[in-house]
Order: sequence, then C-alpha cells, then structure tokens
Amino acid sequence: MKQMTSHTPLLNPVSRSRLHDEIVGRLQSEIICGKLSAGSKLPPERVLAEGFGVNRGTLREALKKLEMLGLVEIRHGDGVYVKNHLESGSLDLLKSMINADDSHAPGLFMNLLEIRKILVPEMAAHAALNRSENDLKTIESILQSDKSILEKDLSLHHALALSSKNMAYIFILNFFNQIFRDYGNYYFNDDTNAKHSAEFHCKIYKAVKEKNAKNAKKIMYDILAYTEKQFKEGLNKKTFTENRGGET
Amino acid sequence: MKQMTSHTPLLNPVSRSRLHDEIVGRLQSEIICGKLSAGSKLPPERVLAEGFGVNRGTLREALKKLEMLGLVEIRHGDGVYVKNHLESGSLDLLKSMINADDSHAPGLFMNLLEIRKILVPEMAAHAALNRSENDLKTIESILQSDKSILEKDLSLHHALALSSKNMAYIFILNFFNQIFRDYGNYYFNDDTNAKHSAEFHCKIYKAVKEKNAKNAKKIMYDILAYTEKQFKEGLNKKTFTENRGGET
DNA sequence: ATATTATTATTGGTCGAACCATTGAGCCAT
DNA sequence: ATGGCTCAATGGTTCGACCAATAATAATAT
Repeated sequence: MKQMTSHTPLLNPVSRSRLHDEIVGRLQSEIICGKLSAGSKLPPERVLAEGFGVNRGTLREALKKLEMLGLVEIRHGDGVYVKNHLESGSLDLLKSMINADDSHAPGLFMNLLEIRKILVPEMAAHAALNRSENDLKTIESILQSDKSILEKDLSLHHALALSSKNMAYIFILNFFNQIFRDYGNYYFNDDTNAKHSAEFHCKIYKAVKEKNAKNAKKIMYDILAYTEKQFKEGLNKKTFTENRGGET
Repeated sequence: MKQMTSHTPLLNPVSRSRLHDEIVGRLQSEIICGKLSAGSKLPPERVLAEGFGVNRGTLREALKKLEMLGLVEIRHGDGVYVKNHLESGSLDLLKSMINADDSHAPGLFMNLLEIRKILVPEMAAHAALNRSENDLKTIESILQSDKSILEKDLSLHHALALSSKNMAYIFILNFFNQIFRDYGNYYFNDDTNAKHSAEFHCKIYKAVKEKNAKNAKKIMYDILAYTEKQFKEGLNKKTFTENRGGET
C-alpha cells in the first residue's frame, strides 16, 4: 500500500467527472428543482441516452446511481419514475446537494452541524463507556502521530465512533467526515481554531481514558458548538465554496 | 400513481434480484467479513465478470453500487481497491447489512433504535418550533386519513422532519423509515403497541400545534423508548427476520 | 356483456466485442 | 537521481443485438 497524500491534499481535486456522473448531476438538479416532477415517468433509456448523446450503458449507470440516491425508481418492463426526494432521498443526496448547489450549500452545511451537535456528544459518551484498552491505544497513537490537525481530528472522531461499539454511529460519522474533509481546512487554517481543537483532543482523550461519559459528552458538545459558531461567522465573510480543499 | 399492495397475499418478498444486485451482495459479504481485505486490489473487471459468469457491463453496475456504499474505490487505469468499510461505509450499507446478515441484524437494528432515540426527539422539538400552518394541516390530514397505523406513523415522522426545516433531519429520517417500513408491522400487530402509538400521535400533534418544543421532545422520547423496549423483548422470543413484511 | 386469456408493443436487463482514456511500470537519455 | 518515452494493464465508453418483465390491446370463453 502506498502512503499517498500524507499531509496536505493541496490543490483542488479538480472534478474530472466520469461521464455517467455528469449525467447524474444534471438529472439530479432537474429532479430537485422540480423540473422533473415527482411521480412523472422519464423517457425510455434509449431516448434519454440519445438525448444526452451517450451510450445506453453509460446512461444506465447514471440511472443506477440516481436510484441509489432515492431520486428515481426503476421498474423492469415499465419505465423510470421520478420520486419525491423529500420522501425518499438518501443522506448521500445531501452531500451531492452541498457539492452541487452553491447557493443552498451554506444552509445545508449548517443543518448538518446542528445535527452533529446533537448526535456526536452522545456518541462520545458511549465511547467513554464502551471503549476497550485497544481503543484507547488507538486514540493515543492518533494524537501522537504527525498527521495534520485536520486528519487527526477526523481520525479521532472515527476512533470514538469505533469505541462506541454502535455501527450506526460509525456510518453516520463516516458521512460527517466525508463532508468535513472537504471543508475542514478552512476551519483549521485559523490558528485560534487549531489551538482550540488541539486542547479539545487532549481533554476528550482524558475523559475517555477515565471512562467519564458525562465529561466526554460536555467536552464534545463545547467544541462542536464553538465550531458551529465559527462557521456561522465565517460564512458571512466569504463565499462558501471558495473554502474547499486548499491550504496556504 | 397506483395504490399497490394494499391487502397483499404477503408471502416472502421473494428477492427476485436483478443480477447485478446479486453480485453486489456476494462481494459485499466478502468485504465485510474480511475475506477481501481492506487495501487489496480486486481482479480486473473482465476477470471478475468471467468469474461470476456475467457480462462486464453487469459486473460494472455492481461495482458502481459497491463504490457508492463506500466498499470499494475504482481508479481509472489502475484497478478496483477494497476499502475499510468501517472507515468509509455509508449509512445505506447498514441497511444492506441488516437485510443480508441475519445473525447480526438484531444488534444492528438495536443500534439504530438507540440513535433514533437521540436524534428524533430533538427533531420533534425543532418541528414544534419551526412548523408552519401548512405543516400543521398536513399532520392533521395524516392523522385523519384511513391509512394503516404503520403508514400513519411513518408519514407523521416525515411530516415532522419537514416541519423542522432541516434537510439533514429529513434525509436521515428517510433512512429510518425505510428500515421501519420493513419491520414495523411486527410492532404494530400487537394491539397494545398500536394503542400506545395512537395516543402518541394525538399527543405529539397537540404539542406541535402549541409550538411546545419541550413537550414534543419528551413525548417523542417516551414513545421511542417504549418502542425500543418492546423490540428488545420481542427479539428474544422470535428470530428476527421472520417478522418482516407480514400483516395478515 | 363480462371476465379471462393470448398477443403484442414497450421498456428495462443482459450480453458480446470492440475501441478510447488513464494509469503505472520499465526503460532510456540526460 | 531526474525527466520523458514507450507500452502493457485496466477502467470508461460505444455499438448492436437479444432476453425478460410489464402494460396495453385483442381475442376468446363464459
């Protein structure tokens, strides 16, 4: 295995979209904005493919992804139907929406922070209670590693999720981390924020070590509330999507 | 839109899987159980396709889904790599695991209930605060409809998510509902449970109507705690997967 | 007339064989 | 070592065909 991108991802990921992902993006937009109304039937695959100027196989891969996002329902022998994304959209759709729609991204992002503030402190409490000795060692090695503060933070959260012994926490936290890996540098570039988080890392480690669930929960809540506040203020100063990825 | 399956002879859903979904299931199992270790490289698509005895296009659709579940990473010109599902698995993977692995399903299900108990009461509080007059009317019409108690319950939760005005709640709740639509009948077949939920519906409606966030939160928590308790007891008596779907 | 059963057209699912685009490894000249 | 070249391996896309399920229609039996 390669080390790959040990510190700094640096420059923009430069979305070199695969063709079918391009299709997904377009249909997704039209479904969410309502141009393709819920319940309506899409044209046959063959027609759609011709319309987009792509092969049917490619078009099918796009439809498959839309189906997984909960945006369409594919019925063999019948057709493809648009679903109400508010009723059947998956969590991954939220990520797509944040990355696709710049105007709504800040609001959606704050929505996420709010939920994280509810869920993750509770996860920390469970982690403190259920952690094994091995879990503790893992956390220790993460904090002593030479990874960037962002990567440390993401790894720490992951380790806490593992410690909670609740698979649902693990998978939901994976989702959070996917988002914050994109936007975290914006936060950690501020030295004050980085300092706060470094202190947080020490304190939460101590609480988990002592199996003090109540403290772990409060410590986690405090840092998340602080983070939320910082993002809230920051989003007023700059446009949102400028802050993805880069550092320096 | 059709009514579809209103009464239903209710035999086993008989998974008439599409072929590529069959492939997904097999590879998913091998990745999660560890036969395909994280970081390892899968055989080329052409070889895999031959191995499974399917066309390459079909195999590709399966890989695409595995990629979306966070189980593999596909690199153009390089190959397909197995990822650590604990680090990158999506929430949808949890659903797949519950439906696929009977032995672990009960534990995973209880994991979900635990998180729901944290999140949904808070959602109810936000719903009470942020609901519009239209939201209230929607809830009213749901409760006065002639749908089954299960469908009422799912719709009510969805309406509360909409009322919260937080997209993250909406999409996470969609996930919960997908799961509970499969297992809910087991719960509502018990008259005592159904009665409890009917009372809950009235009480939560009243709290939301009065914009009483604190009450809404408590009412929601109580019913979820009760539900969790019932499932916990029920799972000891019967095997888990027997209880999907049926309604008699 | 009504209900049931065949038939057919439509549409998604699968197949096979090509060719294009990207990556990584090896080689070579600098 | 470094940079650039070739080349094989591999994922991405295309074309064209056929299979399988569904819904609408026609034919038949009652």
